[in-house]
Order: sequence, then C-alpha cells, then structure tokens
Amino acid sequence: MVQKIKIALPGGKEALCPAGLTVGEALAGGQGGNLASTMAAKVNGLPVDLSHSLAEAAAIEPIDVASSEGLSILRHSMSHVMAQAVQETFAGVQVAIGPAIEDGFYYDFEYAEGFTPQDLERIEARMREIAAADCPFERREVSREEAVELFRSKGEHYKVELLNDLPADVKTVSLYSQHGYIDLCRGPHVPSTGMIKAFKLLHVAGAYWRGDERNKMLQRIYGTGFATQEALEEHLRLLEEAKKRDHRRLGRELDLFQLNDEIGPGLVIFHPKGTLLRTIIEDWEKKEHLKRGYDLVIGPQILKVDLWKRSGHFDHYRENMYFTDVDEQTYGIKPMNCLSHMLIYKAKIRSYRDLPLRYFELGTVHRHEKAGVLHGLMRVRQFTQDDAHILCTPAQLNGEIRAIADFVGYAMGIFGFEYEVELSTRPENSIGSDQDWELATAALEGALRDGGMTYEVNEGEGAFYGPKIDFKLKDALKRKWQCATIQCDFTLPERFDLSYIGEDGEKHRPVMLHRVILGAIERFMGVLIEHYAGAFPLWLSPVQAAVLTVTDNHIPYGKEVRMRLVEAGIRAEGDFRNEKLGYKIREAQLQKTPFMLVIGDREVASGQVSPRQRDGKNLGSIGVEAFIALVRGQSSQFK
RNA sequence: GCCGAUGUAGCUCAGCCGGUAGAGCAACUGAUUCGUAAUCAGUAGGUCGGCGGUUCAAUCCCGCCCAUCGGCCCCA
Repeated sequence: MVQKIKIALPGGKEALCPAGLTVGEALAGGQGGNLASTMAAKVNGLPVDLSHSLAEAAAIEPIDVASSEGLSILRHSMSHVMAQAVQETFAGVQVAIGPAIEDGFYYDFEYAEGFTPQDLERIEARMREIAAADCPFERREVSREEAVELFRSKGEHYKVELLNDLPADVKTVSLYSQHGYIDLCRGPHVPSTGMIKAFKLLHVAGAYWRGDERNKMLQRIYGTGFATQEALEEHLRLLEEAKKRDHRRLGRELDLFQLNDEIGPGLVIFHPKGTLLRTIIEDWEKKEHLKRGYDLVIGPQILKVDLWKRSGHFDHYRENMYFTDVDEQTYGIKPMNCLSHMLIYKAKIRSYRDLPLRYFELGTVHRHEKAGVLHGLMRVRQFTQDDAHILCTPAQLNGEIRAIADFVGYAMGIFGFEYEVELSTRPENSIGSDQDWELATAALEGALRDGGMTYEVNEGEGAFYGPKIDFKLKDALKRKWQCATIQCDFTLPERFDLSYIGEDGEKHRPVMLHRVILGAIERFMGVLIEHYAGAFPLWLSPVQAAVLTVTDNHIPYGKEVRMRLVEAGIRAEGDFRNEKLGYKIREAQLQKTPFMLVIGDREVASGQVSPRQRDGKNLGSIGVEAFIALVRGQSSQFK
C-alpha cells in the first residue's frame, strides 16, 4: 500500500498524494493541469525539477516563466541545449560553464578555431532540431568520483577541474541529460527541450577561464531567450532602440564631441555644444560644493616621481601612469588628484578646529587604460573628475560619509538617475595595515547602515589604498558604470605624515576620504546623453531655443528676437536659411532643441513669437518677454 | 593587454569570380519666398584605414600595423 503524504499547494490548498508522486504531477492535480508556463518548482523553498519525486510531506509552489527565476531556468536550459548543439556540430570542443545572465545566457567553450557568425547560424539550427525533438531533461545524482571519471573519459577537463574544486564535504553531484547529452549541473531545468522555443544567439566573444587573465581564453557564445517569440522580438527591438540612444552616435548627431584616431584613442575633443553642456554641469557642481562647505582648489598636471613613490602610486599604479622627463627629472602625469590636496593640507599646522577640510577640484587626470577597454566617453585615457578629498578626525568620519552619500542622492535626483550601491573591500595588491583596513571598511559600512541604504558587497574590489562605496548607473545597453565613489583612506595621511593639533594639545593623524559625485565628467556626460536620449532638460540643453524664419522677409525681426534672447541669457540660435519651415522644424527637432520659435508675418506684425515645444505642442503667440520668463522659470530650478 | 568581427565620400551603406568605385542624405551653386518633421535642379566630393607582399593588374587574395565594435580582464 502506497503511503500518502500531505502536500501544501499555492493558495493555501492542501492535497493528500501518494508518496513518490512528482512535483509536476502534484501541481497539475492541484491547478487544473496547465503547466505550460511552469519551468520548475520550489519544494519547501528549494528549487527542483518538476520531475522531482516527493517522498514526504512538503510545501510546493510552481516557478512560472513569468518570474525572473523561471526565465533564468529556461535560459539556463537553453544554454545546455546550445552546448549540445555546439559539441555535435564541431569536433574538438570542450565545455566550461554556461549560466543564465540578466538578459539571456552564455556558454564558454574551448575551441581552437573559434566560432564565426556563420557558425552561430548552424548552432542555432541544430538547437531548433533538439528543441523540436521535445526530449526530457533528466536529473541523475552520482558520486563525485563517478562524475570525475565520466568527464575525464569524455576529455572534459574543465568539468573535471570544477568537480575537483568543489568543497570536500560535497559527496554527490547532479548530472543533467537531454537528448543523449550529459552535463554537470546543479539544476533545476525545464521538463523538456520542447519548452525552448524563442531564442537567438547574439555574438561570440573571448572570455578567460574563471575570469582570470592568467588563464586560457575561451570562446563565449552569448544568446538570449524568452518564453514566447513575441517577447524575444520585443527584446531585440528594444536592443535596436537602445542603439539609437548610444552616446557615441548621439555625440556625433548632436555635434557634442568627437573621438579621433589622429589625436589618439581614448582622447575626447569637445565641440562647442558639448563644451557648453559640460560647462553647465561644472558650474552647477562648483556652486553645489561651495554650498556644502568645500573649498575649490587646483593642482598641477605633473608632479615629481618621488611624490608618487611616497604615495604608493609608483609601486601600485605605475602601469596605469604616464611619465615625462623635464630637465633630467622624471615627473608623473597625475592619474589622481590627491597629492596636491595633501600638500595643501600640509602647508600649515592644522587644528582640530579646522577640520573637516574639504578640497574640491575639477581635476583632469590621465590613465593608461588598456586599449581594449576604451569605450566612447565612458572609458577614456584623459578625463576630469569632480574630485574632493576630505580630511577629518576619525570621529567625524561617519557624518562626512553620510553627507557625501546624501550629496550623491541629491545629485542623482537632479538628473533623474536610479543607481545601485556597492561596498568594495580590500584587494590583493594593497597598502596599509590590517587594522586600518578594518576601521575604514567599518566606517563605510556603518555610514551605509546608518543611512539605511541597501548595498551589495564586492569582496576584494577596493582601491589599493582603501575600501570604497561605489554608486553605479546603467547605460542604454544596461551596462553598469561607476560614477560616484567614496573611498576611505588611513594610509596616505600616514605616508605624508599629516597631523592636526587636538583639543589635548597633542598631534593626531587625520583620516582622508577620496570621493567623486558624478565621477568622471566625460563618463557622466555619456550616461546622461543616453539617459535623456539627447533630449536634455532645458537647463542643460546647449541650445535652448531655435529661431526659425518662414521667409527671407522675416530675417530682420528673427535676428532681433534672437539677440533679445541671447542678451537675456538664453542659449538661442537662428536658422535663417532659405529653406521651408517644415525643413527647419524637422532639423531642430532632430537636434532635440527644447523650443522652436517660428517667425512669420503674424509675429513680425504683432512683435511676438510662436514657440513650438520639442514634444510637438504649440504655445500660440506670446510676447518675447513672456517667452524669456517662461524659459527662465523652467530652467531656474537648478541654477 | 586578450578573443572575435569590422574599416569604401562628412553620415548611412551598395560594389558579383581581382580589370583603379556608386546611391541616398549632408555640403556647394542656382531657382523657389514657402506657417509647424525633408521644394526642385545642378555641381563638387574618395591614395577604398596604413604599410608591405602575390599578380600583367589589388577596394577585392596574403602578412604586419592602426583604429573601431562586441565581450573578457581592469576601471571614474
């Protein structure tokens, strides 16, 4: 007689089922049999396959493809099918790892020849055959020795290495097979390859085994997949849309900047409009810093190499630095702004009453970034940081960190950004004592907690001189870019022997915070361009209004209007060319100009202007002064 | 730096099997004087990324270099 067990189903329902029933069967009985969108299930909170059989009483809930977890399982199964397709299509391929990722999945392969875009089509075709065969994914548990033997016999040395590196207490591992293909995997997987319908392989890229550049480079194939063909097509359409707001494209179309081979890679030339945009941001920042008790300072571009040796940069950052010889003396071109600020502090004896001291510099730095990482404005070799160094007492640290975090929050609010916060801890190649690192890390973490912020921890990702809090923004293609950062540093004050006289009349060592709010102005502008898709809010728009004349007869009045706007401090251009109005409007629209002022007979006669907003809305005829007031009103918010 | 792809006019892109290149838009000239997303016609514009090689002949085939794109590592 089969034992009955009690199963708790979603929605508070319960069922008495025979032991040995599978999760899928239990769910099918409980919810009327429609499991088409169920990828797997959770039994007592742990994800399992639908084929998992229930031995004892349990609470089960389905994992639907509509959930991010369900979609990940589907994509993970797609990566297995891709691995099978690759190995069946090409000889001599070894598999490494193949997880689901944010927008799809990948699998890493060792394949000496490498894959071509044409190969992807062949792989995709084979995947469709495997999917059409509608074969079940079958889970099997074996001893780890058995698994090692299996993969060794198949020549899969990456899988063997993964197995050997499992913790010693892991005695058994799970294998999944579909359509006669076996892979080492924790699971769960979808019930059958038939569920894999809507997918597309996107591109091939190199990737180091285990993400370590000392290891062999593998071939990674990226793909994406969804529950339905419609969702897949929608995703591909969004990718196309995202490309249209790529800052590199908009930078050219809106005439903001250029990157030019003749100058050199990673070096930006700002055109007039880009420079205007940048200047507006920088002016805003200076004001905001002065409001918050910062002092503006400026340091030199090159500093003697001895100073870089003293700071530790020469030992730990040399490969990223440029050097130049002047009068037989070697100078380092600054990759960071801290040294000058240290020397400003040291210029006289400091009292505890002076602290905290906050030195702010729009500091231009040069870093020798590896050629392969350069990317538009996001990753360049010369950039300007909105950098500050705060020197304070240990007791002031928490408050200063929180004030910076607030500043970041305020700034991100102004520009309308969502962001993620990460805490990065001590890396391998670092300077300073264990105790200082602990203190610094605790200070950052404490401030995050006190501020009630949610954050992730990145072990070993800190700067060489201290741990940091990073604030990350996403670009149009969902790549994350670090902008604001707060770094806590006990080491540099030590190395430069900074001190202040305390209440007790004794010398004490101050603590230093390195921090940026927008990060690098270049990168921030890149993210900003994509964020607004080039349609900047009025206060940031390099051109706020374009005066458009209908015919040549209207040019004198058009020029007059433009002059009045310019004199009122509005960034206005005139389009007095011999073109039809529709043409001029189209052009101003493509330039994302906030206001277009149409000047025709009516306006000349009435002495007014007819503003058209870039959203297509017409404001009717209004006086020039009224328009000036309107622009001032709408852009005064932040100025 | 590593893996892969790409590089033709200012921009977007054609160019077959090797026989020194085209389109649209932009620019310029002229006509048109026009009311809310492209007026018409004409003209000009290219060492086919660079350097070598193979060939009677290279945008095309081969090698090296440079740059860009997508990733990896790294990073503001």
